[in-house]
Formats: sequence, C-alpha cells, structure tokens
Amino acid sequence: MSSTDTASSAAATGSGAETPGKDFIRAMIESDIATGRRGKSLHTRFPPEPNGYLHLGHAKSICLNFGVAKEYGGKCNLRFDDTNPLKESQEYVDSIRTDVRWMGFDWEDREFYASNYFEQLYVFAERLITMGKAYVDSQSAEEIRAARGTLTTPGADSPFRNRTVEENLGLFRRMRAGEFPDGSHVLRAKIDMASPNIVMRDPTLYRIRRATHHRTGDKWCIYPLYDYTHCISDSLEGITHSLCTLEFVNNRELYNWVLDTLEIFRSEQTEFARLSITRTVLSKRKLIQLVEEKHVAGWDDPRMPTLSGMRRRGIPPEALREFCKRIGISRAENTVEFGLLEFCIRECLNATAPRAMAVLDPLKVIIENYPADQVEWFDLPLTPDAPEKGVRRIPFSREIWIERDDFRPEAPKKFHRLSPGKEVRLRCAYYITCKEVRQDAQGNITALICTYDPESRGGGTPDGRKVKGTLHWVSASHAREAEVRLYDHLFVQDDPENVEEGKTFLDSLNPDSLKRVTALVDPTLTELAPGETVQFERLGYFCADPDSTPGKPVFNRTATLKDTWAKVEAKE
RNA sequence: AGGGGUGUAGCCAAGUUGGUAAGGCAACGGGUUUUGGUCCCGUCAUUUCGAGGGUUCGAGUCCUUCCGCCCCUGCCA
Repeated sequence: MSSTDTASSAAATGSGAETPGKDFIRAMIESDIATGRRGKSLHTRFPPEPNGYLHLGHAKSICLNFGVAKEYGGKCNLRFDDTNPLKESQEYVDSIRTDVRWMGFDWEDREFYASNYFEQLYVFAERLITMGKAYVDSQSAEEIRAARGTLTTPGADSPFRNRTVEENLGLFRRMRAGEFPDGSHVLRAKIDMASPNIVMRDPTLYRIRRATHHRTGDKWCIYPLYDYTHCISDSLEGITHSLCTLEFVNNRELYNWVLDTLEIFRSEQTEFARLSITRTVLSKRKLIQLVEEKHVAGWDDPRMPTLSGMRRRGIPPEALREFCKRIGISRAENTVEFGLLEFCIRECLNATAPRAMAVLDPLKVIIENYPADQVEWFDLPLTPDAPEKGVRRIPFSREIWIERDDFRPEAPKKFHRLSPGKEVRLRCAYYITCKEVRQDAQGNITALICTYDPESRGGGTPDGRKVKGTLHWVSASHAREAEVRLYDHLFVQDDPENVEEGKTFLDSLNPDSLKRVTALVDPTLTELAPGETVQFERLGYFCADPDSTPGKPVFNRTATLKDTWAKVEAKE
C-alpha cells in the first residue's frame, strides 16, 4: 500500500459533513474533466522553493495538489523551484522530501527541478529574442526601478529597448558566457511599460548572478526568474492545473503571455487564499529569524509551525490532513483559529493513542491501612472505547503519587476531587478517603494520609456507592522519572504581527512557551520509541522525544485534553 | 491612468439557472461515563448575507452607487 492510499483512506473516514460543498477548485476540476477542456487527465504539482522548511501553509498546498490528483485519478509532481542559488540549499531539498512523504503523499518518479530546465529555458529565451519579444537591458537596477513608473503612473521605455535582434542575441550569449559582471545586464520581456499591471512592464527574465547552485554548481552565471521559469516548467511537465496562492493573481497575465508567445502547452493558473492561523507566524522570513536568533531550538522545535516541528511534537499527519480538509479552500482572506488544529489533533489521537498514567506535579499519598510490603497489579485499558485492544498492567502499593492539583485543603464549589474527609477513586484501583494533611514548617503540603476501602478493589464497590472524582496516580516505589516538556503558544496574541509602532513580532513572543518538569511515570513508559504517542490520562497527549535516553525518557506534550473543570472553576 | 482580489455567525465555509441561509470549530444547556476525556441530545443568522438604491410576486444570488480589507512599483518566490 502506498502512502497516498493511507492519505485517501483517512480522508474517506473523516467525520465531515456527508455531502460537503465542493470547494471552487474541485468544482472547476470536475467541470474541466467533464468537458475535456484541459485534456482528459488531471496533472498538478507541488512546487516549493528549497529555501526553508515546509510549514502548515505548505501542508494546505500539499493536501490540495496531491489530494485532488488522488481524488480525480490524476498525478501530482514534486518540483523544486530552485532558480535563486543564493537562498537555496540541499538541506532544504532533503527536508522537503522527508516532509512531503511524512504527510502521506507520494510523487513516485516525478521529482523535478526547475534547474533541470535551465538549458531548455535558455533556448526559449533565445527564441523570444529572435521573435523580438525580449531584449537585453543595460540599465542599472536603480535605473530600471526608476523607469518602471509607479502604481498610478506609467513607466518609461528603456533606452536599450530597441536594440536589434542580432545585438540582443550577441549580448545574451555573452551574458551566458560570463563576459559581463553581475548586475550589468538583464534580459527583459518586451511587453508594455504603460501596462496598468506592473508585472507586465517589461519584466526581467534573466539576471547575471555568479553563485554556486546546489545542483548545477558553477555551470551557469545567469539564472532565470520565477515568472519566466514557473510557467514554462508547468508547461514542460504537462501540468493542467497550476494551483498557487492569491498573491500571484497579478502574475497570471505574464504566465499566460510567456506560454502563448512561445506557443507551447498552455497550463492554467488558479489561485486560492493562503492559510493564516492565530497565535503563529508562517512567513518564511520570520521563521528563519526565530531559528537564527535562537528564540527556538531549531526548525524542528516542537513549538514551530513547521512540519518537522509538528512531527517532533507528536502531531500525526492524519490530523494535519483532517485540518486541511476542514479549513476548506476559498479565495477569501482567512485566519483559522488554532483551536481547530487542536481539535483535529485530539480527534485523531483520542482514537489512536494508548492510555497510560503519569503525574506531572507529584503529591505523596500514604494509604495507612494498606500493607506496607504489598504490591498489586491493575489493568488499565489501552483504549477505553475498545477494551479488546488490551490493557497496561500497572503496579499499586501503599505509597503513591497523585497530581498536586487534584487535592485542595478546602474544596471549592463543584470540586469533586480529593479534599479532607472526601472519598475519591484511584483509577482502576481503590477508593481512598483523605484523613490527614501533612505540612512542613512553611505550611506547604508534603503528604496526604488516606485510608482505602478493600471492598472497592478495581474501582467499584458492592454497595454501588458513587464517588464523583477519579484520579490518576503512580506507585511511588515503581515510578520512574521522565522529563516532560510542556508547550504553549509561541506568541501571546492572536495576531503576532499586529504590533504597535516600533515593535516587532518578536515582542509578542510568549516567555512561557516551554516549561520543563520532572514527572513520575508508569515504568512501562520508559520503553517507548521516539515518536510514539500516549495519552496520560486526564492530562493530554505526549510523544516520546528523540532526546530520550534508556534511563530517562523525554516527552513532548502534543496537546492537552479538553479541560471542562478549568472552565467551570474560572467561572466560579 | 492605477490595476487586481475579496466581504455570508466569534472562526472556517457551502449556497446550480433568483424560490425563502448546509456543515464544521468555538460557545452555551442537558444525558452517559472508573479520564471533569470520549460519546449522545439540544440551543446558536428570519431588524439575515459589508452598506445604500433599483429590477422582481420573490434577491445572498441580477443591475447600480458606495465602503472596508488584502495584493502589486525585486535583478525574491
């Protein structure tokens, strides 16, 4: 079974509406297929520039491009848009390949690079020159900018605009041959300096750039630009539907101009709104800044919205696919609430993560009427909704740890956990009643003295009496230490970029986005492989981190459980 | 002589050719529950589709005039 099968089966079992409205792109594709307007088969591509790590925004594009190909029996290429050697590297290429696969998609043998087309692109450029549709401009970058005009005024023709075909051809060949210094000449399309669409004011096609390319090395000293490269790459690969984000709407006119002027296969560009999400930044520049200035530990820091960060945090690709499906595709600007992602994570993990018990902030409980040297083993169902999936055997003894927050010396209203004189259930074990609170000289609670009811073994009693609270716990003599990393939003405000004058998004960084605690965990939790996720009952989902060592596991908190009590307590 | 895109609930988002506002998240009630989790039930746009005019028996959908927000003046993508 290929990884794309995994993706589509997950999509098929998603819990969305039975007959969801098709997004406008799928509607268009269905219509194109029905009419045969763009040929009989669908062909898309996911075209990242290898200049950074993939993030949530890319996940939307990946799910769209690979998703529609899968749904409509088409193909999707992976293409690296590597036309700017200054910013790109093999490290990024490798990470992108890993991330796309991890998302559950497969490009089979269709891995392409714009740099593979450099020779072909060059030939097409000479053809444009020959057609009188392109010329070598020898103005400086500043002069070109000044002559472009403004948003409200037309530009002015370059003094070099009317060079002869022969002169242009000669100059362009010498550009390639390395006879000119960087920046001395560019190749420009000859379109219309007065166009109301600034993209069409004689756009630059090639620049001289002596930089070592991660794939072509020093073979070239001229490199084609995006607007010229992307459409031709699409055309060469037979891409029927070139899907991109809204900021390229203005570029579509040029996209079409290049293909139509060259008279080659006409791919068609369609734009959709990019993803924004509250409490996070997705711009590549800002993500790079977070990494380089060490506000985070790296590209795969679990707080990062990168695919590698989310993977390390323990977010399953299924959850990301479900998220992308639920946010939909439209042309309206949008900012999705982070809560929707959390919902998708919980929905997925609730169904897949085995249960376990761990105590993050321990408080000792001594069960005074329980034999000091006795140990009993109880069965905790791995998945409560499917008991046949098996159990985890956990030891119980006279001294245990419970969550400090599960005890209050004076119980607030509606609090049905442990407090003096109250009885609660220890999950899967016994009912205990708090008899005495031990404190140190400063008044800090150091331990609770409780009694247990032997009749309640397993968590129920013959008299059927009800207890309102059920607590998780770990046997003190069996517990192992684990480092647990608790993550919160990286930013404190919904829109981190919306800051007052003189401040940057860095000023809205959350100083408490990472908290490390030493937890006490069930001994079976020391054997997890990095990447394995469990639910610590009543706390959340936790994923074993690669930093784990044989003696000392490290867990990342992927997501908390929904906490209705916190909400109730806040209201009281 | 600016051009282009876009406005449906707190957040996403469906709304064929005009026929009386899907769904999800959040929120709020309630039930089940050995996780205050999960699950189940219910409420949540009728002075209502950015606003104003118009056409029509009937307008989120058609016409018109405004308004808001986003993108574009890289030899970035």
